[in-house]
Amino acid sequence: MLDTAPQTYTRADEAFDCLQTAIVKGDLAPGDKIGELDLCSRFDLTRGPLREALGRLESRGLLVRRPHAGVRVVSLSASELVELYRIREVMEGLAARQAAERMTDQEIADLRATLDAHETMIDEAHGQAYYQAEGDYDFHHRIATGSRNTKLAQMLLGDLYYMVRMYRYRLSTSAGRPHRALGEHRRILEAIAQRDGELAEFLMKRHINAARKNIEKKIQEGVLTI
Amino acid sequence: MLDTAPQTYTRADEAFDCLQTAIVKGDLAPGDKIGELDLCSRFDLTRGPLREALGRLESRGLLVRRPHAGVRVVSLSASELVELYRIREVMEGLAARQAAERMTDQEIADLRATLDAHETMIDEAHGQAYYQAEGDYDFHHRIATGSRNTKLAQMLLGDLYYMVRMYRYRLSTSAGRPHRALGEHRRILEAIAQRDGELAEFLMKRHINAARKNIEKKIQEGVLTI
DNA sequence: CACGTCAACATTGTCGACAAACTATGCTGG
DNA sequence: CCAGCATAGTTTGTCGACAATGTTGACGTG
Repeated sequence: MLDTAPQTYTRADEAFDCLQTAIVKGDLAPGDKIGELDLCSRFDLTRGPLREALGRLESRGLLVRRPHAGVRVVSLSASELVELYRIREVMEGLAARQAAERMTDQEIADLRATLDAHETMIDEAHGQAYYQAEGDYDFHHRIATGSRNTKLAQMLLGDLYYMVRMYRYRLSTSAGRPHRALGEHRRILEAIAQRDGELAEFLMKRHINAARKNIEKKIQEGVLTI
Repeated sequence: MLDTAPQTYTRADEAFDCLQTAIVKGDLAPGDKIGELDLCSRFDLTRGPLREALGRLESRGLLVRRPHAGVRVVSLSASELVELYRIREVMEGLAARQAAERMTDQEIADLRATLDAHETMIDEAHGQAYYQAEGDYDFHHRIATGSRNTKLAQMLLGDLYYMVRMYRYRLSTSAGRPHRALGEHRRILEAIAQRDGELAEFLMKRHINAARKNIEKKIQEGVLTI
């Protein structure tokens, strides 16, 4: 009965997942014109389920489609990428506030354990990219679900995060950022643990604001070519 | 080349629009189990395009689908409806702020004209429901597009507004609310005209907050049965 | 030599039929 | 009389073929 446990996995779902991960991982680069037949042979699918999956992806904004002219992977401009972070700022701020009000003590404990794991991970990898790619995502993922706001979690997990991850793979992590980000995560967690929703919202907004500025800087430096 | 001018209208698009309006208008009530064959005969479509449209609607959260078991119109609980307004609050606050920074003078003039039209409309209809259903939507619509934030506008116009409108049709408008809402709209407009993004955001958030409280009151009164 | 036009091609959109899965009804047994 | 199971029926998921449209290349003309 839970939406996280789909008993039967349909072909269209399979196609959807395959394409989504392929786009996020960069196997299908932004701007690529992808033919339906190519995709069918690549993922061993038929065109029916594939087209259904394409429709879903298009609706989520990961693909753009022009009738009779094929489908392309969405290509965000630099400004559009920045705008994405502005949306994240307000939405995740809300998520943090509601999470502070609604997360169970158990969930908070788990989140703390997760951050501990991230810390050792960063130390071992000497601040390598892994944290930015997965650990950060994990933290924000838990906050979103912890908000107990179904639609909010759906929009964050289903739409925004995929788009962000899609470009994050190409962002070379700056040297000290993982450590600093972890510190910010810890402070957000403590605000949540103290059930201080207002503070949690403030800290989360500032956290994402910092990430946005980091990206803007890289764009100006020309490190990030879009 | 503009996305607002689709040269060719495909059958799937047609199906998508039909279903969306049918859901929003209430022809397909929340919780209804709808069979694919019924829909095909009702809208004179074939199952291929229909399924594609269903996939899109599902991805947007207007439908829920269980494999091999059919598709139902989403049925929001009272709390979920309220949560929707919390999301609107932060997202439209952002939209108002960015609109204040980016709308052209012409767009602002048009918006002002729109509000004038709404005023005469309300006076003529003695504060009838029409304003709540269409006029309010129009105002928020213009703010969203005026933000020049593609993804933000897409999420508001493509996702949230449809869900809100779907339940708004069942909300009997309270007597004095249209007039008060119009006043709030005017103040938001003036903040935008003065390019005061911060104020515009604050006023918009308060405006939607008021709408949320209005709904919460009605739910408590038992007027709104969900 | 450049531009516009036309035609063949490839790709997408659409359709109808087959196979798999869930639901419901009726039956049997306790 | 109620519970559980089996079977029939309906609905959904999937597939392959046909039709419509955009694209690309070549050709002729100004």
